[in-house]
Amino acid sequence: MVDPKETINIENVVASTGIGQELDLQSVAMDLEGADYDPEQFPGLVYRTQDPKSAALIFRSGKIVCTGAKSTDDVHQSLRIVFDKLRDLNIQVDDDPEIVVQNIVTSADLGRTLNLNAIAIGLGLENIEYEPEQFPGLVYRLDDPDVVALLFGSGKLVITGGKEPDDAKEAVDKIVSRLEDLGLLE
Amino acid sequence: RLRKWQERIRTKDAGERNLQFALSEIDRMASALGVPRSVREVASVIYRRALDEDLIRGRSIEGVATSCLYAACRQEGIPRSLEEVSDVSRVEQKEIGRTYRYVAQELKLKMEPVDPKQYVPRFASELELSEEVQSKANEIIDVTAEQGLLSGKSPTGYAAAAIYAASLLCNEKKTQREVADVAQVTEVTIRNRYQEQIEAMGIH
DNA sequence: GCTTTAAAAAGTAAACT
DNA sequence: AGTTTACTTTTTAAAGC
Repeated sequence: MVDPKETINIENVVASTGIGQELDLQSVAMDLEGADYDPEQFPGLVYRTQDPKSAALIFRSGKIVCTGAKSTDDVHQSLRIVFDKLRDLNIQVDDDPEIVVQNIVTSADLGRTLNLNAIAIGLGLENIEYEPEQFPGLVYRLDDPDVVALLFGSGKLVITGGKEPDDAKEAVDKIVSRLEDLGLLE
Repeated sequence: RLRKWQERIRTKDAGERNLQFALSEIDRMASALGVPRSVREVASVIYRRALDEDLIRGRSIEGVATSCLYAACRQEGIPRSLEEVSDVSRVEQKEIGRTYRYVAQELKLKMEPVDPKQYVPRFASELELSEEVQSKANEIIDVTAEQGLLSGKSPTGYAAAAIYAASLLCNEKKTQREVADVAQVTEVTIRNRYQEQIEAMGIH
């Protein structure tokens, strides 16, 4: 039997940072190739990196959000590219801006199909949200680690809201043991 | 002090008017949906609880009222789909759905997932199908759900497929389009659920 | 509350071929 | 009927309405 923890895959990492300098997004949009900027629609300028693939939201304040990366390393690599692109435009960028990981989205596989109806009752209707008319996944919020799990009938799940990769491992462990205690796995 | 007193009266009046409006809306929508008076009573009780718990702040009165009616139908075992409820409300389906989830969570309503069988009598009678077809549909739902086929699937589509399958098995065939129309799902959904259910039943 | 960005899960739906 | 595209849910930061 495969340990569900070994099926964990990071699908998206969201991080925030700042260059320590205010920006004129209008001119950045003019000079930066591939930049999407529509202040009427959204105050941030969107810049996409190809390798690693990610999207950076650049704001007037100089703060930046990076999303879409598949690892924390990719986040740093993507932001390094963004920082260098801004420097190419003669914009002052701090030497080593602090990068804070805000959210990690992970997927995993329990290796067995799940009876979501039984799990909803077992975990307690007040502790979960399961509305298959609106969404096929059962929403399960954990306190420690502070993450949200989406459980599917296929046995696959999504863990989101974590700040570090280990949050997903802890969450999967707790979910597996709880389902085993309830006799709802296999 | 007179000003404070008047303000209190005004607030009280406004609150009374809002409550009256909400209850009359519940009544109007319940009539349009053709649900019994008991469901309106349950919906009214849920609405008053939501009001007491201050859940209406930042939300529309009609959105909460509609959500309470949706919840009440489910609690009374005669569910109406979000689409059916939104058809008689001026609130959009997505808003009803998220308001319902919020109210159910906050009031700890412990709502159980809808059993597809609860849609069978109404859908089958709209299609003028016999008691025999209904029993067969219920059997299909029970047997296939027991095998885990129901997880994540919408109850209306599941019920619709079972009714379609049962109508074939009992020689009272209805087309996928006819069943799809009363259940408000697409033929594609019926086709997909039907195939799974028939296979799980062992193709009778 | 909304707006935008990314990503997975699985179901449903609509537009085309 | 099959394919593609797109929307549902969750999370998270950013600035502004």
